[in-house]
Amino acid sequence: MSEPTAIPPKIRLLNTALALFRERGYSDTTVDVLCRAAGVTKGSFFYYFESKEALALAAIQHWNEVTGGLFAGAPYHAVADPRERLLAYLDFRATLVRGGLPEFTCLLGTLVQETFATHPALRAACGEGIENHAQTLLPAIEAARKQYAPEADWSAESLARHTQAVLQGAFVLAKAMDNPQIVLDAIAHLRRYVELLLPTKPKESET
Amino acid sequence: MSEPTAIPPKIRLLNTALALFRERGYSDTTVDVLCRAAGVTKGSFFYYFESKEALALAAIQHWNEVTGGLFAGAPYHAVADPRERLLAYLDFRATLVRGGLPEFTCLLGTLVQETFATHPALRAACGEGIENHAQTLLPAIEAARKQYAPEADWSAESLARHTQAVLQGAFVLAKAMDNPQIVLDAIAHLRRYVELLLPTKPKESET
DNA sequence: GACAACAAACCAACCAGTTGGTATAAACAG
DNA sequence: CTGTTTATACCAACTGGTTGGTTTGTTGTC
Repeated sequence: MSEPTAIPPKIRLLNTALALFRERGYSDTTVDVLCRAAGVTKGSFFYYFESKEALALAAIQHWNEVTGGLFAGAPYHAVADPRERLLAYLDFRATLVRGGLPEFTCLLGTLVQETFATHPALRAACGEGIENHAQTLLPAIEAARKQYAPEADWSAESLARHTQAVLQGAFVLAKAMDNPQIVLDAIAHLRRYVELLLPTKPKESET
Repeated sequence: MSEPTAIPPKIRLLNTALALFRERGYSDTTVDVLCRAAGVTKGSFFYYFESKEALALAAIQHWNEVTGGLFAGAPYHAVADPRERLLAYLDFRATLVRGGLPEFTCLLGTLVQETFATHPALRAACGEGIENHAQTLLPAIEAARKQYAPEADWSAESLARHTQAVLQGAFVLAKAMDNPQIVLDAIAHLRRYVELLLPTKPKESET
């Protein structure tokens, strides 16, 4: 008889926080609005989280788990050649560019700028999340570098970070111009850069 | 006798706003704090600006003027070859990376993420500022493309935007990791990309 | 003495966080 | 099986402090 509310309030708060933080940022997402959107009262909110900052921290971790799972299960891991795998990662990132801007941009990049000076704990959590994601690319980059550009004067770590910088910057510009296409353009430029960094063969050059 | 305060309060408010917005963002910079920091009372603030948002808009324009002047007077414009001029621009950007993070990161990129959904006028002003700056690179990029890569499958506009995306993204990551070096690394990668996009000559390859 | 330039005190709305509870059900005793 | 206790999950109403913005009045200068 009693229809069980499928999703428990704590998870609902976390998911709603993800959506609101991505769209409106940290400060402008008030606890009241968040509670209303999640269908939870303020009392419950502070039952589950000791402060707004604690919720944000939990939301960031939640985000890292969700996106971690998304990327871990993505098809690009199946590509054998490390260079192709890296390129496939970028193609996968391009496929994620769908819907409105707040739906595909990165929570961490959005929050970092706002919390940099005011909420060190949040800033650190965002930094860790981005760094961890960059690290997942390291094996492919290192292998590709060894295979295709062993004498290159760039480090695998710096390229891994650079990919994330390009994506984050593309999100910033896309929001500034209110134009998602900019993200696709940036990924295309990044893809070309990776191709040029890791030449397959000094065959004949095409026209 | 009366020592004239060299800088009029309106300009002082604008400059203080620039500093505070860059460090703490829009929401967290309260009008009271801003007034105290600028040595102005709240009454004066609302005598000069009709709202906080109007002040922010004026601050963005002020920023565009100041940085516009900085770049307009920069030495890279003297470089004759367009490819070298573009590279010199990137080198100039690297020289700006000094002091603490809020001192060299971009106001526009910081504000855009925060105001995207909540203050369309500010978002638009930020977008315009970034776009205008990107446009200043167009002549060099177009000329370099014509000279060094006439058949390239990328547009000058997209590359101009891409340079800004890389810089903005580098600022995001630098703040996330609390490490300015990331900006220099990103500029180095971008520089290499430009070099590869605009090959000087298919001479012999170095080891 | 007219008017621009400031200043202090004030305000309604809103903020994160607190309070003092209730509903439900499992745990346990007799 | 019943009555009591206890723990969990939840909530409406409230609070003290802060916010952007106003009002009213005081300067300084021509």
